[in-house]
Amino acid sequence: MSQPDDSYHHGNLRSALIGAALAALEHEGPSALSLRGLARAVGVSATAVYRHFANKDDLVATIATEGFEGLSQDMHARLAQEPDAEPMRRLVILGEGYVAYAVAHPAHYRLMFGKRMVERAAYPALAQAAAHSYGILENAVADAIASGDLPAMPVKMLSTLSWSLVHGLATLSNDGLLTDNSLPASAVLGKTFTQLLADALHRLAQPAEK
Amino acid sequence: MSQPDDSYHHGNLRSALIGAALAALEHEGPSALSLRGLARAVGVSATAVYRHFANKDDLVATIATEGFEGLSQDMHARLAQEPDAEPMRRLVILGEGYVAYAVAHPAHYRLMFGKRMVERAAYPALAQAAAHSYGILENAVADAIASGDLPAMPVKMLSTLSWSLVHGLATLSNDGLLTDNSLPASAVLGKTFTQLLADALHRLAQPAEK
DNA sequence: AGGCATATGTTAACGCCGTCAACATAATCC
DNA sequence: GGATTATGTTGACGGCGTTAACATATGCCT
Repeated sequence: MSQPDDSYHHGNLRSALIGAALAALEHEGPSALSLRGLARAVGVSATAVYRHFANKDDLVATIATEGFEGLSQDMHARLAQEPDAEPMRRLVILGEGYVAYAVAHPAHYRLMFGKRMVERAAYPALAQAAAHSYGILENAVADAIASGDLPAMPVKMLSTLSWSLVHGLATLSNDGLLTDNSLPASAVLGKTFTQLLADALHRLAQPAEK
Repeated sequence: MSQPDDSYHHGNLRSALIGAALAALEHEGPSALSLRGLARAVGVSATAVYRHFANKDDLVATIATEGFEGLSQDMHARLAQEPDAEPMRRLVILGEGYVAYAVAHPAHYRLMFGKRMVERAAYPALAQAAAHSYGILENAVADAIASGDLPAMPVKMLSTLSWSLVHGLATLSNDGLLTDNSLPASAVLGKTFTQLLADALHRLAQPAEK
């Protein structure tokens, strides 16, 4: 999309700023993100940022959008690795992948969910990227319902249930609240929980074959 | 605990500040919380705050601690309303109550989970209050495992699973990401999801009576 | 009661931040 | 080649968290 080569004044400032922001996010955390700091890191004056982003929210929204796009790509790639997977297997792949992505990019993930709906509505690209990521999950849930592997409940209901589980796990892990030594790594928990929920709901979908 | 009457200089500044902070949180959101703003709202000079809180993090930690204490009280109160509830019923009460509390105090809830583990470790009262809230859940899960209503898995595992689900739901709801019109209110979702997970796990705990 | 230590609050100042206005310079287009 | 546009700079404003130095009230000790 954006050509990453430098050609004019000071190089491609826009992508340089995004890169610096991502680096700062992973190293310092989201609260340490400042436009002035980014400009300093890139070796440019503070107000130069405003030639490429309307304001700080715009920058944050851009980075969050990229986060959702990366998440979607990651999900598609994981699904593509098992092209013949059954609906329930695909659900487990998605849940495991979601948590893995979140814990691999904790600050980025936090940024993706750190803003309110109102702000999201002000950035259509962000809203669309988030909706696309969610759509991947919803499709998989719909397939699993259609195949009878999940209970015959509203798609949105079961999708939201699944999303809540993996999002909650990802958030708790990234916030450092799952430090108990008896617990496995969060990426493993992502797989375990997803598989467990899938099994449990699958059992619930069977007609109580007594 | 803290006597709310005024007696000396300017009244009980500490609790006045906490009150103003809670009001600002609900009305303006967590990002609008500023020490100078609080001081202004209470009618005191900016630096007076530092006679009662070491810094902004200290204020935030105090408020977060109160949030966890309120959550624990709420949970206990709900449980006390059905003293004879079975283990699984108590789990559902807790899950429903957790989400209800979170959506009733969105900004406060966000503050409770907005800080990192490192900061949490620096505020023992906060860590303890959070641990106590979690302990209520863990006890209920342990009882349900002991009674055979939940699968015989590690307590921490199933507790974390349950926590992830309700925390994820609460977070998504508070961040305005569950706006689909076909979905019921988040408080209702809290009950539905908790009940569904309980039923599914309960079924999984039964020895596949074919 | 008097006096002193302590608790509480104030003013002034520092450096950081996001953002705007005005100005400068490079790239591009007719 | 000159005008238009894109990009970057300097300077300034108000707001923020925080510190230092100073002021005043409270309450304890003898």
